[in-house]
Amino acid sequence: MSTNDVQKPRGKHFTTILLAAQEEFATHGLKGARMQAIADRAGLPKANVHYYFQNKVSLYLAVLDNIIATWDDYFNDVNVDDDPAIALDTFIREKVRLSFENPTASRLFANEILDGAPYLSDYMSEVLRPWVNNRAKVIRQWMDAGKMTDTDPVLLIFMIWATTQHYADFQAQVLGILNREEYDEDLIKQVSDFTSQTILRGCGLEPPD
Amino acid sequence: MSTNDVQKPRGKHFTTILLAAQEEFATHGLKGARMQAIADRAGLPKANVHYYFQNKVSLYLAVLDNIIATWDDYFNDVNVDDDPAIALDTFIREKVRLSFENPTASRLFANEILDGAPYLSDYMSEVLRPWVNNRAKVIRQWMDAGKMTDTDPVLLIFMIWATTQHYADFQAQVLGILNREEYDEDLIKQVSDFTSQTILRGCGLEPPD
DNA sequence: TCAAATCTTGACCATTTGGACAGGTTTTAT
DNA sequence: ATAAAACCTGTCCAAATGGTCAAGATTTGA
Repeated sequence: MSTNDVQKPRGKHFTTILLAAQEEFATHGLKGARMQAIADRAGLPKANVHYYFQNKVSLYLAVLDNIIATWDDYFNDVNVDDDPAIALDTFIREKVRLSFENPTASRLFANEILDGAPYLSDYMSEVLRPWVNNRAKVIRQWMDAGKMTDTDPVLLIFMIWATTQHYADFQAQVLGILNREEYDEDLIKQVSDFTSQTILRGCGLEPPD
Repeated sequence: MSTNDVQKPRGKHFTTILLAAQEEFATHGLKGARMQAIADRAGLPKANVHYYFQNKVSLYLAVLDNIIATWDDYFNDVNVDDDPAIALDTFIREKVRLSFENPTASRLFANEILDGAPYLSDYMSEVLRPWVNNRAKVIRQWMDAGKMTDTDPVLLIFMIWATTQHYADFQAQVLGILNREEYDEDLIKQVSDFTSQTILRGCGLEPPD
């Protein structure tokens, strides 16, 4: 995270460019992205992009910041007193929906991490790691209370991330194998049900509903 | 006589270059990869790389081919008469091990798919889709025989892929969150056990051992 | 109203990058 | 041994790419 420096007043095209850049970076990564391609997506001359963002890296950082700022997990507010089955079910369904409806954000992160996460190391150690450890503690308490099977809570979080984000990051593969053109509500429901039920059962929980 | 023959005899550095290219492409994707960087990784002058591979795309295709040729799943040979618990357990553990020990291949695919899989559409419809449908049929038979919970076999395969490949593709994130420098045997065992047990239980199977 | 501030853009530049190629060296087959 | 085939590489080049800039257009505020 850690944005750069001087904030320019957000002009009319600021958001347009951010979104265009997000798509381009999500598809091709930092090095593979082309400023011209971003400008094209935004429908603006390249020089205009450079008016708002000095260079490629600062635009990339702005996109990362923007995504992180938008990130808001339901699972943040969960604590020991909640019912683990309902909490995890809700968490998983929220993640699945996010993957299907806003895959670019997930893909951008995937690209950055494949690259070794050079621009996210601060974010990971200062935000993500504490978040995971904190949430793992709650899950641990559920386990200690005998409410669910005793396993590794961190690996459980990884599993939920991996399984749900798969539908964003690997959309091309999923659609290819299912022989479909695009995602639909029906598939979201199927995936949500399957993922929630399988993981909950795997944790010794009775899926709600 | 410039060489545009399709097949070249494999010289001394052929494999070296392939592996170097695999790493570079796995990290940065097709567009982000640099021929010079590949040459550097291989410890050869760039012109030598171009002796073996006419251009970037053909090198990329060679790398993809090479990986696909190496791909050999245990799960290929499984059929209805096998014990689903043992079969899935073995499959998952094999996938986890592959992710930890040969993450580059997985990352290369991840990059390609994030890109929309432009060079893998044939592979997906001609190889991967049939494979999945075929394997799904076996799982379906297990379910029909009452040996495991009745769910969607294709989504189950997706879940196994996602969960296991996560440790290859998102290595930087996993290590960052676990606050470690590198993977070790211990973690492989932990992840294998957790993943196998949780998924098997999620399918209504009793984990072996 | 009108000047300052903000925004837009075509033209341009320096560097990077993919790739060509000629000429050299080593290996192979006879 | 010798010629052909295979291999290696320094050097060069055209295109692509990130980025600059100055001049013009538009908006804003007093």
